[in-house]
Amino acid sequence: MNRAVREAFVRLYTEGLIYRDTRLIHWDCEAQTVLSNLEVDNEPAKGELFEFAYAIEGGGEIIVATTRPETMLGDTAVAVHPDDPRYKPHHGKYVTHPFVDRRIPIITDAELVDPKFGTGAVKVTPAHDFNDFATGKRHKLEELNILNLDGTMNALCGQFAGLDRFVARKAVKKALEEKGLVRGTKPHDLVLPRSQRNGSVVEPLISTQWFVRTKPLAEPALAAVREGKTVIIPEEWAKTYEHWMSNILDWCISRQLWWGHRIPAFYCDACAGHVTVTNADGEVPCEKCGGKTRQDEDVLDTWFSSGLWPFSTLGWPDQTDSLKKFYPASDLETGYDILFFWVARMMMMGIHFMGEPPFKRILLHGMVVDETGDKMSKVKGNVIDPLDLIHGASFDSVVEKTLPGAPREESLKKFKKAYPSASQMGTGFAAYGADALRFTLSTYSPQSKRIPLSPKKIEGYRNFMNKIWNATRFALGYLEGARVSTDPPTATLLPNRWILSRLRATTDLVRKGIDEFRIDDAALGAYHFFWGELCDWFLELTKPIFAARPDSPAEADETRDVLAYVLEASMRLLHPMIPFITEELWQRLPRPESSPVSLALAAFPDASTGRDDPAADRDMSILQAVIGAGRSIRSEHDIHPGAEVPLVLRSGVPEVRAVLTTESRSLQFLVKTKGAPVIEESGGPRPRGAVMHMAADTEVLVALQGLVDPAHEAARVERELKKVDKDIAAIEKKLSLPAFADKAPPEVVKEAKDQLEALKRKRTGLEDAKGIAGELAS
RNA sequence: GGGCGGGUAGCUCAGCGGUAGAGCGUCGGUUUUACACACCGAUGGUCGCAGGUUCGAUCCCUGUCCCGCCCACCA
Repeated sequence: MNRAVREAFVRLYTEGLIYRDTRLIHWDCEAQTVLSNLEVDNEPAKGELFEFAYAIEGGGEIIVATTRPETMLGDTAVAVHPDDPRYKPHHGKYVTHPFVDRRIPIITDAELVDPKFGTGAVKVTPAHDFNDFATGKRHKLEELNILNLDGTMNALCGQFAGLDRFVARKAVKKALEEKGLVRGTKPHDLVLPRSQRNGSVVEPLISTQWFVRTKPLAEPALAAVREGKTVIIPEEWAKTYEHWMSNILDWCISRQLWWGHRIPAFYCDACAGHVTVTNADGEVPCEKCGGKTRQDEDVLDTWFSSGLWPFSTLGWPDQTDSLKKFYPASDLETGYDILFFWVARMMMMGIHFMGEPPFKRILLHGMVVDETGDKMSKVKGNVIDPLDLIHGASFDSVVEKTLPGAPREESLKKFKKAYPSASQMGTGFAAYGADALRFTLSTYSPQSKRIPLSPKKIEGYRNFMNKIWNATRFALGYLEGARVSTDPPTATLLPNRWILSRLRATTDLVRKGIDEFRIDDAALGAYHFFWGELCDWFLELTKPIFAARPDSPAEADETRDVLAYVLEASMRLLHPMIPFITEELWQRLPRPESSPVSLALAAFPDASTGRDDPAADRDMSILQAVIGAGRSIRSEHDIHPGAEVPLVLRSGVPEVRAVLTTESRSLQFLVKTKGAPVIEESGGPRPRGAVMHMAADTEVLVALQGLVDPAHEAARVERELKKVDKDIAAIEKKLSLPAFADKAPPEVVKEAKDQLEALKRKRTGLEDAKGIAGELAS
């Protein structure tokens, strides 16, 4: 690593892309090191605009405004706008400094001065302000550094020397006051630059540092993304990348810290400080005189070496096999907050040293924040250790970890404010497990900048883990003797055909989600399949089939094999999101003979998994709708869940009657009917005193004579009729517009017509239901 | 000051041209022999506001109001 860093430095230096220069930099007075502009946070603050007067030689005064009075000790000019009539008489004159022996010129500068701001006259401190520095360069002003590296005033400051900068600010104001030069103070909003390391106010300071010339490196990095050689996902970030790369400033890479890679630059005192830059080990002789040298004390910015990571980790600068094989990498997955710090630098360095970008795709995910969306930080008391969510922890211990020794009550208050859902969860986190946490994180949309960690959500997915466990445990009781191969088993029964079809569709969906980095789609698709389809419907439908094994063993065998196959494939499907539980269960499940020893090594389900069956999908949706209607009737009329009810199903569609007849046993079990449901063609005489729902072109009738409040039922039907009428009106209106039939695609028009027909049939049924409801009373 | 993103059910968020979805929550019911960390049923939305394009807009365009983030040297 060290070798790679030195090699990179020397090459960039030789190519003229690294240079040493004296310029204004960001200085952290507390850590006593230079910072790059990325390491400085600008924070809004309330301050004041302080006005004081400089006496003009030959009489009069000129008033300047400043937010940092102490910097007047380093003033080397007063600038006014060239066209400002107020100051025209003073052009070319000098003012005298009240505290130090210095004549200061009044200069004109249209770039620096906004005549409308403050007094229209600006004090110029080239050594301590970025604007003033540029102005100083334009006017060849003297750059007077007035600060020591620890933030105290230096010897140039006369009576103020040795004072801390903030103490000096007050002292200067007081001294000006005593001299009668203060002209006013008003509140002023300003932006304070603060160090990301320690929060201290950063001072602009003149200093000699090492820089990377970034423009030549940024251009190819920019081009790589523009040309699609590297794709940034989500693509919104490409714009941010573009913007930053296009406006990039030279990168200050030296740091005055004691940890880090030392800069491989060696100075020769004999040759007036001549610099030898080399990657040689040991004593480095001066390249000019061969004499002794001393190495630069500074170290490199940590992101300099990190920028080399895609190839330095593979053995670079040696042409290793790994380097040939693994560079460039396919995907980088990281948080968006280090897009500039790390990703951009890897792109620049990678392209420069390796000739091509280090990644094909860059996926940027959001930052994990607290439930209210705030960044986790110790001061906010909203930090959660992921291990506490995995293993469980009391809230007391969670806050103690974040704010050791702080008053418990106050810490808990902060914590509960940051995690509203946790405050309703008792006294701590249960042990949700690594799978639940992992699955939860995978359900957040990657487009979101924030991942608000919600304990309640993790709890919900912990329940899913539990569901997987229980469902499999239940199934294992029926899987004795199951035959599982890599091909889907033969299926003749509707539930079996249907679940294989759903497995097929879900496999596509999950694969697509993973391929497109929509892990949330993959995770939620698999969740819905397993819980909403496999558990809620398929497992329930297998129960009557297994129960009927003595009468029809072939059907039970088929179902057993399908169940085994679907579960085995489901484990493989869920494994990327839920590695531990699926491995454990998979080991217990019957699986194909060719399977490897571990699920982690097994093939991910592909297009050969499951079997498309549109007819089964359609028939199943009929069955589900009818069962749903039956259950609704039961629930709405407070039928005890244990009670069996007589069920009559009437439909004018032969195909529907066929499905319902075949699935008679399913209907009996899931609606809990008294005997097999009666299935007949609509139009004949209706049973008296029944409640009727319309579902899937079927009249679902439950005879409840005497058990139901007729008014209540009539109101329900009335409500539904109203809704259907509204829908019918909307579609009829649409169809009546000539423009719709003319311009809309034919399939859309047909769909609307079909919908209208279905609604009309439903309406007829509801009219009947109204009549039936009337009979309930009698 | 510049740039980017967002405002959809009580909450957190998906959807982004063909009559609105999930989880959590809420309400009612159930110890139905995998699971009460469960099951069944129900409730819930003028898709920020105003215009425009279109046969049709939550989805596209313009304007507007809020919210968040990033970048930036106004004394």
